Amino acid sequence: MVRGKVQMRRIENPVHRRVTFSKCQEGLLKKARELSVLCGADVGVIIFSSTGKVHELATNGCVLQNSSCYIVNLKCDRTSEMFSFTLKMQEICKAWLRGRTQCRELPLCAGSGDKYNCNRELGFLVKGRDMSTAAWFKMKIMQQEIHFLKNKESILKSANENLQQKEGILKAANEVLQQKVNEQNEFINNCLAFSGSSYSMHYNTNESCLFTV
Amino acid sequence: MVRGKVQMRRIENPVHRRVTFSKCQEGLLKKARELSVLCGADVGVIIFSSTGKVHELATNGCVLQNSSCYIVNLKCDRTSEMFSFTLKMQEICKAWLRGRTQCRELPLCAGSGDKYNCNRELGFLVKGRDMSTAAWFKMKIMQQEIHFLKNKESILKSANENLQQKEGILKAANEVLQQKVNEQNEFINNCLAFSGSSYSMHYNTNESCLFTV
DNA sequence: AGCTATTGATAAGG
DNA sequence: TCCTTATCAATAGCT
Repeated sequence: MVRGKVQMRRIENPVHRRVTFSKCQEGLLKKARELSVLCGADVGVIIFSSTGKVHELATNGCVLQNSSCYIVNLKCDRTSEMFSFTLKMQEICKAWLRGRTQCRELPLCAGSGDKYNCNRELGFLVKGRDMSTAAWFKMKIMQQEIHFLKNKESILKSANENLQQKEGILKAANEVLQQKVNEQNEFINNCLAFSGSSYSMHYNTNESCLFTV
Repeated sequence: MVRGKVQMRRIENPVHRRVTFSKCQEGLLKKARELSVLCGADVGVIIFSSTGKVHELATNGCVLQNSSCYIVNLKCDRTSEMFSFTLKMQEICKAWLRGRTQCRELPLCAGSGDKYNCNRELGFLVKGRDMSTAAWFKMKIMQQEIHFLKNKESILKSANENLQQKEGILKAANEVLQQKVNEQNEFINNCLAFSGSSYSMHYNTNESCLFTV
């Protein structure tokens, strides 16, 4: 940003880019440390260089391994099923939080909505002093959801099996009935032939009731 | 950092501190964006202010969704279902890694086992140079699994509906057939009564074939 | 929130 | 990779 104002776009020259990367990275981390010290904030920075290297700064241990966290709005706006699930999760998580960290409610930060859609989708919202906690939390919820879905799956499977069994029974019943109808038709035909078709009642023997599904 | 070189230590005046926080935060995020754009790096910044608010910047989605990582042993020791799922995930993840970062195997870190039990439980293992990546990765896998299970659920549900429909049709068919059997029985009885029971063929009209399930 | 004097950061070159 | 320096960027203190 000196000696000829730099354009805010990707530097194409690889050497130049690498140099700039080093400098800017240092600068960024310095700023982060500055902010942290001056204002008593915890700052975490993760940099993934275009060569695949990872650089990390956390002013309070490792960004992802700090422990205290703030949590908000373990609320639910889904179906009753999801609701009971979420309630259970609430208990679990709150208990966990009680044992390990401060827990207080915070208002939602405006603007950060989109970022947390994934959380909201599960009906809760987690804010962490550190991402590890938030990540842990999210994982716990996801594990619960997986467990929940697996349960659902087995219930549906057994329901399915039940229904298939029913289907078999009904089909068999149908065949038996159809056979009986055929027998009766035959009998009636014989009977009518025997009595010399003097009977006024007409009976259509070709009618079938065996539905195929 | 101007008009009287600032001391690199916590600003005690809360008002002053808050103002400085805002300014420095902005600066930090700007630098992060700059680094990202100029050098093609993914940068994530998380700032937890002393008042508990969380501010986050990620140049590529959310910090937990940034990309480069080191990955090992995407192996599976579960059921065939889980196996195919995992294989698919492997493909996805490897493709993803190929496109964006170096990928190499690392030996297991001793001691960090407990934290990653959940990974092992899913039949794979991820080790990152940074925890965020491992967490991100795990989440991705879990998200995939949830997606997969939800798909399964909807398939099973529609299968169920199908079966229930079938059941309804078969039941209706059964009733129609049963009715027909009854009608025919009545007809046969009348016929037999009319012809003076001279007929040697016996027909049991009480037999029923309507199964209830 | 806006302004500006002043220090900080860094691109280019060595 | 490290140093220098000219230049631009960031921001402390003030309003």
